[in-house]
Amino acid sequence: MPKIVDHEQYRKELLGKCFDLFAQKGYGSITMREIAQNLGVSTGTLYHYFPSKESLFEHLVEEICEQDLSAALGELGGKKGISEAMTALGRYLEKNEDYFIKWTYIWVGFCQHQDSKEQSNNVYMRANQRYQQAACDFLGIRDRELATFVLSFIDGLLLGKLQGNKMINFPEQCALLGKMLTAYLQQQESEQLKIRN
Amino acid sequence: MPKIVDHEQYRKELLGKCFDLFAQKGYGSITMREIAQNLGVSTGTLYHYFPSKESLFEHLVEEICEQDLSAALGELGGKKGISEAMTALGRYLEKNEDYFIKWTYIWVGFCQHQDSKEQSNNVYMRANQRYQQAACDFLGIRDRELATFVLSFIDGLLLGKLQGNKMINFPEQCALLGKMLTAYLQQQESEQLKIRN
Amino acid sequence: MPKIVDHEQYRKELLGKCFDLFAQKGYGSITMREIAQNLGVSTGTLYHYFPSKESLFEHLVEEICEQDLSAALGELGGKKGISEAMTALGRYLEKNEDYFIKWTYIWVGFCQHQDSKEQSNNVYMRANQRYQQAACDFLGIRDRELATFVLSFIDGLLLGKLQGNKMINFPEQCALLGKMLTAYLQQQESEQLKIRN
Amino acid sequence: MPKIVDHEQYRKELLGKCFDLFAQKGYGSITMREIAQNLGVSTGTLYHYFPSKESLFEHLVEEICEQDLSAALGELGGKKGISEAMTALGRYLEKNEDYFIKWTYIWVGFCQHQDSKEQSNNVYMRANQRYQQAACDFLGIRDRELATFVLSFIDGLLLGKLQGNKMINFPEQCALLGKMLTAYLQQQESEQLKIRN
DNA sequence: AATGAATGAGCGTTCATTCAT
DNA sequence: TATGAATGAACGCTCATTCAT
Repeated sequence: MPKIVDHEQYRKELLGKCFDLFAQKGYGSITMREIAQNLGVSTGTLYHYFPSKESLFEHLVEEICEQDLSAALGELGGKKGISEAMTALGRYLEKNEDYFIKWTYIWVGFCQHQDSKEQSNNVYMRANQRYQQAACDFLGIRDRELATFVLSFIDGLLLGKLQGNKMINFPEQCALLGKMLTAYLQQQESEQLKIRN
Repeated sequence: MPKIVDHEQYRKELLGKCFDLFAQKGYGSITMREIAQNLGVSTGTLYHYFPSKESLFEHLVEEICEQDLSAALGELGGKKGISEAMTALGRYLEKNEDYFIKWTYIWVGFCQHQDSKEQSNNVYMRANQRYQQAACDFLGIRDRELATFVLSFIDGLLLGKLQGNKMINFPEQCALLGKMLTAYLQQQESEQLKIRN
Repeated sequence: MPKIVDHEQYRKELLGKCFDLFAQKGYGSITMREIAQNLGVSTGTLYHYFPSKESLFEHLVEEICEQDLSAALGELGGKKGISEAMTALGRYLEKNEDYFIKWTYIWVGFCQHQDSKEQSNNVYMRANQRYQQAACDFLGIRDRELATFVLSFIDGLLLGKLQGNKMINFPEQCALLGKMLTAYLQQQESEQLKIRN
Repeated sequence: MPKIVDHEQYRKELLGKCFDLFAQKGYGSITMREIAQNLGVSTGTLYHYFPSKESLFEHLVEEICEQDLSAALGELGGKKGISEAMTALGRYLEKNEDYFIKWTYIWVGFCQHQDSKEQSNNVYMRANQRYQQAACDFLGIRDRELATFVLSFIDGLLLGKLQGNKMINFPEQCALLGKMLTAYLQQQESEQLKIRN
């Protein structure tokens, strides 16, 4: 069934091009006409591939949820120590700042949209768990709480940047996180040694 | 003699009641009719107090920008150590979770809206600086970078909660932050001692 | 009953100030707020003196219908020959061009307004008759048809000016009318003489 | 393939049907809903063909500006003497009285509308010149002033009719104009002869 | 008498969506 | 499959009008 493959692939292509638009304007402020125009298709075509604006938006979020992580892991995977990992993370965030900020816009818009439908969507549940696992792997830790801490901090940096806070410097802040993690883990270790002795 | 109304005060009253609406739906998805209905006034009245939807939104953001910090400082001020401060912060966040999540929605929506107008708004510049100062005071530190770190982390926690991440536990995470800060600061101190000797 | 006198007089004062507004914007495009603002009163006051926008407009037309002619007659009355009369008329039109154009705007707007209510208003019937009588007196003629001719021509000049036709020159055109009238009347006379003889 | 529609032609069709509406109510008093309803389309469709009410109005004026003169010339052209021409003109005006009155309403409304935008529109400049040329051709004269005279008079007749002046009789008045023109031209001629001798 | 806050129907316009082609 | 003309409900906003003061 080659036709379905084409159909599916074209959908993904369209979704990819939507990303910026939804990020810049938000679900409620963008129009199907604008989207169609930017994608270079007619509104009819848009509706041929997606039954509604809402559906389009939801597909967009799902699509980028799936892509996002694998790209990051590919680039960041295989670091040895926390310090090295944090340096890499800082650079990575800095390089992809624009993308992540857009990502955050879409993400928040999506949550708002889901909330207003009073649907407990598990799209982000699943995404969050994958992120947490990835964080554990990346840092070589097993403490879920700590992974949550790190992820929250990164989210916070992105939120800050999104808000135009120019004082945030990704490498700097990641380095700081690295130092704090190291200091904290060392302390934990030495405390555990004391207890055992 | 017209009906006696304190124009300014009534404006603020209306703004206060708008908060939830903008948080739940977002700027682009809420309508002036909905707002008017929820405030118990006519659309005409709404436009009597605000020249446009945009203006209403902007006034809302400014209004709550001014309020929320003073409230937080009032409740959190006067803590002695980092550990104690973090316990208080954790409780405070937990208690006001709803409010802060809404705040975050509005904040992000506002940034998106301002970005799309390509206006570098200094409302959040100012707000950010005030937050940073407050963070320094609260933690008894002087390092701006560290203050940014803490604020970002808190933002990140809120963003996580907003996204429905139920693994985030404010007191727990704040306690963790407290420990990390303490460990980090102790290490810094001992390193400085070494250097001096 | 001095109060009623005041009331009536204030009404007329307000009406006088409305003239320009209705002329410039037209009945359908001007708002009661604008009018009130321009008159320096509140909308409430406006409604205290006139029960509705429509009524205000109708009173305005009636009011200026009554004024108009007496002013003109005062200034133009007592000319001897057609030629002299036409020179005076040309100057008079030129001097009051603005006023007459506004007058025409209001007049046309009023007719349109009345037509759409399908009311055969006799306000302008009466006015027209007065104009015709005045024209006869002014020119020293008795022929109603000829008076209609002259009045129509003047109306046409005003309409032309209103349309921005800068080729229209009131004194010139009036002089031309004078010559034509003279030529015509002379011919008529000589023809009548022939017939009698 | 979309529905096959000749965009330009359909626009003109819609414009043609608008004529009466704008004439009867005036620009400021007619609504887009009314127009759409009368044209038998939806408001959306109206806006598909015209970007705004203002644009619709302006296109209407331009459209009928182009049409009406050619129609008149077609029917009136090729008359020999002034007297004959005037008889034809009188009949023509009488026959198309309704149309011309509506035309006048629209014309005046358009001028008012343009004035209020403080734009010196050259639509009527051009139209006026064409009318003048047509008048010269029609009457076999070269004197521009005289052409202006005739056109103004016709405008005035229309204005009079528009105002409900039932005393105006087009053929009668045109005949009168014919006589006056003839008398005037004869006199001019004889005067010139005298001067030469 | 005079004010201007309040109303809600209605304005010009836009929107997501449909459907004939 | 793809188009864009068509729809009409709903948008942001304005209006004539009312009425408590």
